[in-house]
Amino acid sequence: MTETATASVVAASIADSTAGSKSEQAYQAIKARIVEGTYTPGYRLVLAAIAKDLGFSVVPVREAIRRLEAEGLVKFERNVGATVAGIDPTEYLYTMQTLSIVEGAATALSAPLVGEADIARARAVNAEMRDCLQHFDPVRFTRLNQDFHSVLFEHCPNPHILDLVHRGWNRLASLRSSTFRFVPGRAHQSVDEHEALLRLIESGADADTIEKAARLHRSATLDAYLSQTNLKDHS
Amino acid sequence: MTETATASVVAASIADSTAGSKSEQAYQAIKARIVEGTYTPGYRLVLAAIAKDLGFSVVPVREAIRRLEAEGLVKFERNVGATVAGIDPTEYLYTMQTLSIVEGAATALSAPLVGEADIARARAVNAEMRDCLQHFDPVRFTRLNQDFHSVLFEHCPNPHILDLVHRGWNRLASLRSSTFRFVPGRAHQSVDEHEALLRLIESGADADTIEKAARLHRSATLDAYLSQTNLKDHS
DNA sequence: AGGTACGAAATCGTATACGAAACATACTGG
DNA sequence: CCAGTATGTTTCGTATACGATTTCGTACCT
Repeated sequence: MTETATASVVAASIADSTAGSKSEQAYQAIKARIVEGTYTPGYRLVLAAIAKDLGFSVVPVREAIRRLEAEGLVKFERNVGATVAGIDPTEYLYTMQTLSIVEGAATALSAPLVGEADIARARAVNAEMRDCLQHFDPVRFTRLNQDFHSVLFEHCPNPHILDLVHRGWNRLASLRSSTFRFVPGRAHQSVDEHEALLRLIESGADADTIEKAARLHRSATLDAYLSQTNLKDHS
Repeated sequence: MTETATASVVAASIADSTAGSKSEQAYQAIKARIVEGTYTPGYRLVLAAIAKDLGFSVVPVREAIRRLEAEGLVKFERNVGATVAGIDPTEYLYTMQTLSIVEGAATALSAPLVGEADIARARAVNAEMRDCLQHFDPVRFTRLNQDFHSVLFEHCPNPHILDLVHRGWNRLASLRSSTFRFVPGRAHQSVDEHEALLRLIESGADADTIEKAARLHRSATLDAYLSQTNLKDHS
């Protein structure tokens, strides 16, 4: 297979992996670049350009983009092209609200299956987050935040819901930095709520209580963001 | 544009509409056939065959199938092909559970925006459903059921959530007939719950109450199905 | 000078073509 | 008679090619 010499290094390194079809490879590559921030929101995704860069033809790239569109990571307009889905404040609001609901549900469903080891791991992550509050690094903090919540919802027995949660997180990841960059004050409170959430799960609280707590935890972040940006247009 | 003469009548009639790209047309056509039941679960979707039948090449068909895959209507296996996603009892369970959550949320968010006219319309539909209980027709009943709930959640201001609800309904539509075919006893109770739900919304009940009611309404159907089919494997 | 119409370039959409993988079948060797 | 391998057919995966559509720049008219 004579890979085009112009294929970028990063693309090649991804393509080399055992990933099957080129569609899949393209999907992974583009997604990575969006999440990582190489392709910033609003960036115009030109099929031919990406294809040349990745070293294969446009057909797999098209499919990859369609998949990303379905996930909401890119916006697609017929006969015009695809752009990286920006995080329109409104979109952000919608995504956070949706995530609050599905993540809340996933966490509640997951709770009975969360063992002591998981709790311990989550607590360790939360401790790191607390440390992180000193010399505050929003990006790192957000990363830890995802780790923390992952522990809590990954045991969710319903794969559909779990998938929805992952999609939500992915969309938020497009926000290169993090919510906490905009509302640093929220970070401190967030850590405390994490501990409270852990206690709830440990004590075997009923599903409804856990769900509400998890949902509120996220809504609070959203509200903090909203009051910060003076968005009157509240759904 | 020389359309192949062998294109099936139904495909042509759909294609004639103002629908834009062939991708889109293919998507609509295939989806229609799945929902309508022409392609039953497990049916093997051969790209070339569908392409020939619809009158255009395989490329748009591929894209359409990928989209349907993202929506969960078809299952896809690399180098093997696509099949209509059956409704594995387990899958059914997952879908219903997910729908109970997102539809509950959508209904609650929608409630404040539901006007008297909407309520009246919903009530009319529910009356039809009650009639329908006499000479019971599961398919018709399910149709009305969707109409009823549509009125209640279509005003949901969050398009993401609304989209999730639609996807859920679509998946359930793959069930050619209806849940109520399996648990006809549930139909009667369902109508009563609908009226209760309407009263709640009319009285301006708080979001949480409405959400719980809507969610429970669906969970109850799921539970009825489960106890019917003796599925011990309860998530 | 401003706006509109025309045309060229860029980019997308789809068809056709060929190579690769998976599955079914028949054949050969034990 | 059975097992394992070889071969053929089906179907998918991707590349290339060309037509269609949009967009942008430029020239012309008012």
